[in-house]
Amino acid sequence: MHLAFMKTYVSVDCVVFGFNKNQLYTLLVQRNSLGSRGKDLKLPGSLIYQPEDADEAAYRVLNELTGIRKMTLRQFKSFTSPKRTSDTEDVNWLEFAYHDKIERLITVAYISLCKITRKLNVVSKYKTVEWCPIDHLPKMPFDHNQIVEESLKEVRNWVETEPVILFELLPTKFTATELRLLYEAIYNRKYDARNFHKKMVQMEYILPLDEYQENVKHRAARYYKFDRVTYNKRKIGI
Amino acid sequence: MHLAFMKTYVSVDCVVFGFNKNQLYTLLVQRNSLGSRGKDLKLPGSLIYQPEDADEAAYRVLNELTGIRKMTLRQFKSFTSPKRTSDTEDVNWLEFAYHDKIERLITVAYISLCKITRKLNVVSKYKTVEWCPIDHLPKMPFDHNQIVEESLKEVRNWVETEPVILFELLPTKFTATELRLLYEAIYNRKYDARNFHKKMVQMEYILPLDEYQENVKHRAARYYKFDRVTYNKRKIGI
DNA sequence: TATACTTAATGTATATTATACAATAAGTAT
DNA sequence: ATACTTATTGTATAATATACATTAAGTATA
Repeated sequence: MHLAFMKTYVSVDCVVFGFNKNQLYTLLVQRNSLGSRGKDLKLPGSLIYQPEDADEAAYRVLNELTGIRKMTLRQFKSFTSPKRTSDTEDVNWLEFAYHDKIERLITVAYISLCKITRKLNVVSKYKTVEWCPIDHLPKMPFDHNQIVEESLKEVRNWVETEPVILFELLPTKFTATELRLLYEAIYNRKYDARNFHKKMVQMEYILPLDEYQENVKHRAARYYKFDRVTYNKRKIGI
Repeated sequence: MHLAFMKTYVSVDCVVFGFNKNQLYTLLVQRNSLGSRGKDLKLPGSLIYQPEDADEAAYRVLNELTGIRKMTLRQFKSFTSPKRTSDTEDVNWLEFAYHDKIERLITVAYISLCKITRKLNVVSKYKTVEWCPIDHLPKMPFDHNQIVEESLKEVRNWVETEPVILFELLPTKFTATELRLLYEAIYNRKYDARNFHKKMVQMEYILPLDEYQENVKHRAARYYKFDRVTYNKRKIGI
């Protein structure tokens, strides 16, 4: 008799990045817990339904939260350790939430991006939905802390090949400084403003506008916008 | 009543790369099929056992085949479509192989690397194990052709961050030309031999030996070897 | 033994890209 | 008027990437 093969539930969990000032954030949901200790924040996710693949499940989760129809999503890693479900409180919550006995659960982790100013949907199955700075995440259930940690590296790879994703984090009109701070947040390093500006000019898909900041107590910065048509013709990163 | 959640079997499948002359190969196994059509080649893989995570299962599969204890492995993507198991012949084979009714199966795909000259183990559950050039793969069951296709891109990412993996594909002693042809196979482009040689010299972890080819009908090329100690001190790619 | 044949080995000039660095501009606040 | 804050911009240098052809070292054969 051979060892038992693994038959398991499969979920998706989404790390949704947002950006404000000079800081990356991620979207966390507060689960409707049993006897909750602390705030019980976790990554948004769901078990996968029978007719879905993982991409579709992740899309469903994010569409519920953000209302965005064309979300950019990237699968980045599956977390499969049997120890994921070793915390009894986590397992209790799972069975409470899904009305099913769940012994083992693996998850397919996704990354996505969202303008942090976007109005989020009220989803009945959660108490709250909130943006949390990635430098100050609470302790989360399962391996969600580890998932976020590994996801940032993946965002870097993603930016290299598809810099378009940066503009899903910025407002429609943004300043050179905002773009630079975004790079600095993602790569966790400083960029010289002059050199950065030169590279930005080379990115033809970033168009300068004849609009400037208003109501700032210093010289007003010029606004730029991302031009998807030019971008699709020729992709260039920094 | 909500939709049924997915409870499923989970497998791992491994794309093992090998290199010879100027061509990348991948290791395929011939399944002990029922009434086999054609050769029934597929990627080596296995269902995941209960106490394992996916890394451990992939390691087990490859260790069985190659006998290598410290395999370098990289998880690269999970394939989760419900359509994976839409071919009845594939499903029949699964149930024949695993003595279990399998309706849905997702797989976590891995990449690994192996010297193509290595003597492979005879694994009883397969008829044959063979290296197949990645440009001329047979039609394989499930989505294995798609998995191989996507894996080559991942190898490129891997080389960028960890060039050490290249030397798992080459013999212990290799010539400059062999290394160049390996780069050319992976990136599917030509490299100028002079410029390539310059970059190779900058890689301090590649040591020139005082040994040269023998029994070749032209000028004998110098051999080089990879030095892990130097590599671990300072990683540099091409 | 001369000649052809094959692949190995190598340097220089140029273009591109990355980096280091500081002064002036445009506005607000006092 | 002066101080304060952030925006904007150029030049010089270093590092890296690219383009390109000749000589070296051996084998094969006429």
